[in-house]
Amino acid sequence: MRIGELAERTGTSRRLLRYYEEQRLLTPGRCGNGYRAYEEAHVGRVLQIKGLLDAGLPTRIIRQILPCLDGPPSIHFDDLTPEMTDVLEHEHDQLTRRIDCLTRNRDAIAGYLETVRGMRVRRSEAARGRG
Amino acid sequence: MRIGELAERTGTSRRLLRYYEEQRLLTPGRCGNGYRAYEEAHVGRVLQIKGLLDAGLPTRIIRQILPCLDGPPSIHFDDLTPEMTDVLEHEHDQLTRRIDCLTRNRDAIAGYLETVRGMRVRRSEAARGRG
DNA sequence: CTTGACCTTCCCATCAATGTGAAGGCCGGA
DNA sequence: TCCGGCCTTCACATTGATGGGAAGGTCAAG
Repeated sequence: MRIGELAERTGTSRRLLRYYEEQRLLTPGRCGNGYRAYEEAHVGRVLQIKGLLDAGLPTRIIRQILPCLDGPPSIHFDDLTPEMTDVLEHEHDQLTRRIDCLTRNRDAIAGYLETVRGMRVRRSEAARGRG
Repeated sequence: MRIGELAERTGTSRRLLRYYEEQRLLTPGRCGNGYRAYEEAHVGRVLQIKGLLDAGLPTRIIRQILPCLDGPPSIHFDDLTPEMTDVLEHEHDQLTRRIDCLTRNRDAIAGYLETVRGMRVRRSEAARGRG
């Protein structure tokens, strides 16, 4: 698949797909004429990258954690240094912290909305009572 | 408390505290001499802002959701338009999506690390068996 | 053979978050 | 009184994720 189709199927601009490649998040092959050649699997990969970027992770972190998500670790086991597992553990904890922060704030918003709805109901009940 | 102390206690640069104020995320008072005067409560507020920024929310969104996290909504009920609740619901869903994405990836990392540790153990067992 | 829709690289622009430094005011201690 | 450390505003620089255009190559259809 060429860049245009991947862009369409992932809702990403071609520009960004090239940027992700420059950041080594994506490594498409090349056709004889120089066009980038993407695999089916790249669709999911791009969506994953987008999700992580949207969640606030910088590309350099995404680059570090992406290889682990590819398949069974045995594939990547050989070049897995102790420093790498340290990085992964650190990122795991960071993610947990981020998740907690987002969850706290989401729940606060939920609680707020709920209270507001409660007030609405009571208000309209009061209005009915008066009317 | 002046800006230096708040910066120190929150691990934020003075520059950023002024930036947050410019973005209307923080509204310190002023001393007679023009110095910013922060309250104790601003410490938590800054940490919350930092957490949300770090989680990828832009200041304009944080500005919208911060008032809801301040206390009982009744205080802010009067200026709560329907558009505002729409924004909040939208942000709530966005946060949920973000949380799900981060959770999936964190769990994938956890699984990866676990598998790697399992392989380590089996390797060393094999080495003992041979030795 | 031309046209149009792709693709390539290169480069410049933008926006948000942040760093940094200049020029100057306040203030407490030697 | 002067100095050092804090504060002010203003302004320019940088970084990361994007958008956009220019100049040119590829290729299928008319």
